Amino acid sequence: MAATLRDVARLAGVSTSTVSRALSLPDLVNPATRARVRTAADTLGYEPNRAARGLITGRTGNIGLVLPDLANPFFPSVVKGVQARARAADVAVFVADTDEDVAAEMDLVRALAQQVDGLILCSPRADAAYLKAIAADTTVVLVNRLVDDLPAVVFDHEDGMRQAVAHLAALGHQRIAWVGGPAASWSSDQRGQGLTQASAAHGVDLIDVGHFPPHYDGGMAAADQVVATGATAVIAYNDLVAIGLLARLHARSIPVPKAISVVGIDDIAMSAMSHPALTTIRLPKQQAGRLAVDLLLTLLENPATTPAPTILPGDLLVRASTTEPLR
Amino acid sequence: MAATLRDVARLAGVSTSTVSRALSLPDLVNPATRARVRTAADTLGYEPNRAARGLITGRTGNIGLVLPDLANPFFPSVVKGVQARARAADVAVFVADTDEDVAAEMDLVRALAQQVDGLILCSPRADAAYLKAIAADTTVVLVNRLVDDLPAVVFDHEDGMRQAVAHLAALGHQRIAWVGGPAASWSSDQRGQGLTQASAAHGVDLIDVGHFPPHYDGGMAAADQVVATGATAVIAYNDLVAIGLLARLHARSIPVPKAISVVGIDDIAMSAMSHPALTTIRLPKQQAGRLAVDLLLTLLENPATTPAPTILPGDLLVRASTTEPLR
DNA sequence: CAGGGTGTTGCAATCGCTTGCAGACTCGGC
DNA sequence: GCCGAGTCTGCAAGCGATTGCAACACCCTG
Repeated sequence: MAATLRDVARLAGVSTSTVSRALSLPDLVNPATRARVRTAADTLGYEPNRAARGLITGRTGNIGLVLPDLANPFFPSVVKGVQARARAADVAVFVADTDEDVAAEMDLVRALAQQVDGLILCSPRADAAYLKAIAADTTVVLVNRLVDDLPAVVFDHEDGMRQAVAHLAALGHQRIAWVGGPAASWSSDQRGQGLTQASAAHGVDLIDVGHFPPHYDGGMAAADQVVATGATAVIAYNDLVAIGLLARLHARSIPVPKAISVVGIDDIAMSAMSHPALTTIRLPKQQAGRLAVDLLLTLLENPATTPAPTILPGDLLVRASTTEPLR
Repeated sequence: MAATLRDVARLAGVSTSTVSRALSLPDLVNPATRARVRTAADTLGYEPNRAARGLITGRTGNIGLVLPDLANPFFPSVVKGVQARARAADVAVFVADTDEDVAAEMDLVRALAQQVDGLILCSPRADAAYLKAIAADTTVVLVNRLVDDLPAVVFDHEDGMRQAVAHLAALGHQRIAWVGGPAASWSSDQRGQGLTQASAAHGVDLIDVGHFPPHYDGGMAAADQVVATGATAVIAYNDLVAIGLLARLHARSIPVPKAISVVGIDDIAMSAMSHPALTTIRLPKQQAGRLAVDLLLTLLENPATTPAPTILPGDLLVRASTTEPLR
């Protein structure tokens, strides 16, 4: 159906090699022939078959992006960043959603690995050993996860948590609850650790409420336990969880921020629209996506290098869900 | 790096042909050899290179999914449906986001077309002629768009609008505003037409406020014009727009639903969390994604057929954003 | 006019895989 | 013991591209 190199060659009256060169190494061919080939190519609507090229050059011009859950608005943002950059570089993107399932993730990664030039793994749940194994025979860039010195783009969670605690402490909060994400989540870990340090530094109590699914429902589920801790403020694993908290607190007629202040993380679009609007740590998600592609592409150019992880700062966005504690 | 058929063959002590057959046409090879090949294959972690297979069989096992904007939660839902089904059928999915840009869409479609077996175009903005041209030499399934008799999965907008109008009319509304989506949007068109019919049938006035971007901002922008029409109820192109309306109305201290009832379309997760919770038409988004894959796969099996479009009904979800008009 | 560039083109091998065809081997029946 | 019919396996061609190498024409120089 689609035109092949041969068709173009035939039409232009040259060999396939010449067509190939005319299209990708133009200076190697005579201007006149080149023109003839070009017209032939686009009367036929010829587009090179990347798969075939990939077989020889080892570069298909395709990359893979694996992430836990597209329903979480955090990830589409990253995807958009990835897409934008990928498109500019003329590479196509496979996207795979693992549904927060480690086994699915490992499958998908393996399956994808052999048909792309490189892989971007966003918030992967698999363990470090597995990721290193994958990275051993595929070019991999991690996003929102650090494993030894695999190339990565991460957010500065520690600093973000410092900002959040500083904000709450300044308001006068002494007892802060922390609603963690999935147990397997690296970022949940990081955030927890950051919080521990920051609250020690500010002399406030931190109560770890445990691990919850990283969604609205997780927040709903955590809310009552948060209330039971007697904390006057709560920091949630992400905005979705925070919004779930908000909903459940509202349902129980516990006023936010009056009775309890709520802080989210991510700054998804939704959190500006919640009631009350959510105070959160804004993470540059699209930028992370873009940088991940850049990093991957550079790595593909010169594979030997081991670039240091890119660390992206977040910043505190104070909205309406935090205020002074009741006293 | 990755193991090839040859590596497996060497390890198992057979020819590549045998390996190929052992893996894809198991009954053609002796059980003993087959077993030997199998172990060899997975000690090597062998995964066939789909690109190479695709060159020969003409089937790469990859499909493409093109959509306008991942930041709109409607689309990730569809993507999840597509992914789920695709994964079950062992096909990988290229996802491309066009950013609501027709030119980008056409580029992406062309570029993708030659490296996949088929294409799913979700809410494409390109004109009918272009889509038909594409469909002429690639297997294409449309989602949320109807063009002649190209294979498609669509929602029953007319019926949805009927439900919305019936609901509002029953509440006593006589003057309903309609905030349309992008001018190029087929579904906006459909919804508008459905509304015209339904409001005629119910004897209510319909005021078309015009076309707006299909986001939160579009709703913000439309709100004042809606108010100016004097309508007591408004139906928005989608939930995002409806939530934008809600926000702007709130900012202007116009109480919803007291002063004006608001109805959205889609039922994205966010709309259950808005204040007030949004009355909307729920559309089976994931199901649409799944069915689109099924359709595409069937079409790939037997290309000659021209299946009738699948029409998916939506249903009215009454929440807190609609009530009787003030009188 | 011979010799050495330079510029342009084609031949043929190659990538990883599938598949038609034919060869080798086994087995049962006469 | 021989033949035909299966089974099972390997050879080799081919998919659509890229690319090293060689062939050729041409021009310039000495």
